[in-house]
Amino acid sequence: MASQALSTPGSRKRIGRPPRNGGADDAGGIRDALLAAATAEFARNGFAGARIGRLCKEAGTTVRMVYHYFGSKSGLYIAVLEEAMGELRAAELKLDVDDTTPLLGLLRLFDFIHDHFDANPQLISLLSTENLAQARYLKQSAKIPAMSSPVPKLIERLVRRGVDEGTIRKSVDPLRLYVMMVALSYFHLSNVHTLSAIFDEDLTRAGWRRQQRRDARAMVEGYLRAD
Amino acid sequence: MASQALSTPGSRKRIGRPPRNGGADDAGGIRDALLAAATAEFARNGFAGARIGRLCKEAGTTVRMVYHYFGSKSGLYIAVLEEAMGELRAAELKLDVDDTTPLLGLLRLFDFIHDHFDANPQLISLLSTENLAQARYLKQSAKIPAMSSPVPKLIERLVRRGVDEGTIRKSVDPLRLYVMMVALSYFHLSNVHTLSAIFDEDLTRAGWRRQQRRDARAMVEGYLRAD
Amino acid sequence: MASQALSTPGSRKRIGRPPRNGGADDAGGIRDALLAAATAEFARNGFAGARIGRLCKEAGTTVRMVYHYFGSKSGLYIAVLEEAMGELRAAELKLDVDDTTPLLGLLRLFDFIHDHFDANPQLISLLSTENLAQARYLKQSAKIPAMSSPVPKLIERLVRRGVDEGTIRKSVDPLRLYVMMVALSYFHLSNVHTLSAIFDEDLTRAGWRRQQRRDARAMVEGYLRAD
Amino acid sequence: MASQALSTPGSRKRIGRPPRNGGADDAGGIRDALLAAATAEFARNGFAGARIGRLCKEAGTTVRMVYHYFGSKSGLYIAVLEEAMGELRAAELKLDVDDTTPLLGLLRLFDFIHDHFDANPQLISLLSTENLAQARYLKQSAKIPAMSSPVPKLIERLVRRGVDEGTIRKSVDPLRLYVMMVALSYFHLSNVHTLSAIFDEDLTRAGWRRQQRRDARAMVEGYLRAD
DNA sequence: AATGAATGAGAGTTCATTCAT
DNA sequence: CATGAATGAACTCTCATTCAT
Repeated sequence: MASQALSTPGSRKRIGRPPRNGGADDAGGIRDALLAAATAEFARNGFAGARIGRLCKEAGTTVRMVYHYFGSKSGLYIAVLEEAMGELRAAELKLDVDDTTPLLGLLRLFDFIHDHFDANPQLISLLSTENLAQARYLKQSAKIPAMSSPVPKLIERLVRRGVDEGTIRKSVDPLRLYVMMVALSYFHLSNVHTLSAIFDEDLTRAGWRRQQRRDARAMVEGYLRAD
Repeated sequence: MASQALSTPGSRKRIGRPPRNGGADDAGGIRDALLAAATAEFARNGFAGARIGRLCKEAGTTVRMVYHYFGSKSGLYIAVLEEAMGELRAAELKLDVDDTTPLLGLLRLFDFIHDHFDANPQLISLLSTENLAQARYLKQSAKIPAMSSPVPKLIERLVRRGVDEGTIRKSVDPLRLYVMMVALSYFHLSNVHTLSAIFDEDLTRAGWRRQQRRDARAMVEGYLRAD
Repeated sequence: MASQALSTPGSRKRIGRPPRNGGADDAGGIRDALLAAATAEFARNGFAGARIGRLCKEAGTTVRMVYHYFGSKSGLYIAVLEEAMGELRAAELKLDVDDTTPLLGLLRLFDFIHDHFDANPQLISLLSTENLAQARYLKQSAKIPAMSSPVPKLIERLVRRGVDEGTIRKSVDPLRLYVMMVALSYFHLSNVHTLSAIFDEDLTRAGWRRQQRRDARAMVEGYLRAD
Repeated sequence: MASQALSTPGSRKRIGRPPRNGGADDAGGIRDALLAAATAEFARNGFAGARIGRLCKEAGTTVRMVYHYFGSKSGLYIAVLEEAMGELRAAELKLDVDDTTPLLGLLRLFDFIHDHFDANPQLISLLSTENLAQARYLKQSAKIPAMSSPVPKLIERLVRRGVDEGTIRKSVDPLRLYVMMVALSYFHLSNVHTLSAIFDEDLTRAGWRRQQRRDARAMVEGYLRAD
């Protein structure tokens, strides 16, 4: 029922000829073009600041199509959120950290997280927007709760192995470690504009980001290592 | 406030017509009431989502007063931002970390940062909002750039002392350390709603926050300590 | 209905795919289901207020079918009107008032009219709707003008007999009498909602309606009787 | 509270200079111009069929003003209803029927009712519209329930006097008589379009209406007179 | 310093309908 | 006979803002 409310007409099996429209992809992808433009628009302006008209112009379609495919502005926004989260989860599912030492495995996890957020600034904006909205929309999604991150479980396994070996410190809580890893991968990007403005230094520079990564990684490593 | 200081304490003499409700106290308090209500409104809804009408009702004034005192929605928003940042800076200025060891001093800095964000959720929302807007409004403020945090300088001094003593690791960049300290004090709060929803665990609980603080502090300490 | 007459009674053999719900029975019943749902929808909401989508959901079909069978919203509405008027005319055609005295015959006519409107509230709503539209749609119908009521002619015959006998008052105009009879059978139903609300008395009650009928009948009788 | 919800901003005391606008009256009557145009628009098209844009063009203002003065389409509609009903009640309040015989008094009441509806076709359309909506809007008005017709009470007094004198028939129910009087004054007008179309005779003609009035009056008189 | 009235511009949404098979 | 996809046109309503005192 919930899933029906959230599925959008025409989301599956795209049949028939492609629309003549030039903005949208040739592969019949009005829906896809809308989703891509909406991702950018919501990431750039938040939910309330996003303009359906603007994003439709960008997608090369009409406003009407948003209602055809997604039912409402919130419906479109939720679809955007689901897609962004889906990509993260899909990438996480490919992680394999059992072929190495616990410490290296945990650091590989950190590297993955750090790289993913670094490569996906829109995901960061979307998540920040959603938190400003107190997760109102995420809670309406049937899909997202069903795809919580596998990473805490991965962490748990590695930590157990490491503790048994004596290489990892005791009493590491998997979820809290995950949250700290994300914090060190996310905050300097999510808040880059105020930080850069206030400290009069451009934190978007590749050099700054590379050094931040090295420092953050060192911090995680120092925390994990058994003394 | 200024006008209150001039009136006899406790006199409660009303100048002009009495306010319609409890929002705006005393004459001249309209501006303050507006600022307080706006802080809550912008924090809760972001810039585009905030409604001038709503915040005025909350403040017990009319919309017209916003234009009278602040000129525009952005003007009001910038005033809110300046006030919130001003409070943080004022508190930072009171910090004294020269009476202890470098390590303890740095940890005291971390504690301060962590406590301040923990106690000021609206500041977090405001900063996130401002980053979503790419610091557009902050850049329009004349005051904020003039009050960049003294903390990196404090860090720098402590680190230098610690490195000289041999108690603090070498090559700690003050700004990057500051950013990491804030990350570990901010992210679990700024993103608490999505995190709680996705992992089905209430991260707003006092217990969770206490443990997060302990872990984050340990992480910072591990990083700083010279091996 | 026609198709059902051809199938073996009770065979329930389905032609084509089974309907999705209980709205449209049997193959070919789509048109009928649509007509029934549309009658209710137009009666309840007027022409402009009626929603094609809503009535299709009720009928268990898709919006597209309305265009398939009726061409347009107006086409469907006209069909509804024709059906409702057709039923009234068909019933009127069965009337036989020649086997009694003129006065009793005229009162039997009144009883028929009163009962028919009492039993067909949707007809009342439809006629009121149509008058609000200044009979715009009725005038587009080819059928309705061809089926004007036989009742005025019946009245005329009875009145003539009655006047000749000396039992019915002179100078009774058949059409005007018909209109008054309908007025006394229609208005208390067509305006029941405002009347009930304004006079704070429930005029939909069976008791009220029974007494109204008795009074109205007495009024008609008093009018007709030669002094 | 209810009355506050229904009162509209600026409805009272019109101060300040008249707007430059040419369509609306000079007396600062944007609100009045809107009300007049809305009366015509709602009468002609019903609630759902009425177009705010159309009525504003007619009133020489912008759509925005409807929301300024009336808050919503329903708010405007309710104001229209209140005004139309108010006029009827105001006229009824001026009735004096105590200076004549009961029968003549009752017939004077009928004449008044008949004349009022004859002179106010928009009131008829508005009431029919409201009944189609099942009195949904009338029930939201605080004013209308407070101004139920004084006529039934007038009828009651006259009937009592007439019965005492022996000139009026016994057991006449005041409300039912009132409803029948209105029926005979209303139906031939409310349903004039379908009637004219179906019977191919123009019932809007002055002659037809005059004769209808005479017949209806005779019917009421025949009903009232004690045999 | 303080205010009530008026407003331009554009937002999201819904409607009946047609295209193409 | 039956249908899913696509759509143009308009709708009601809300927003921040300015006028005039």
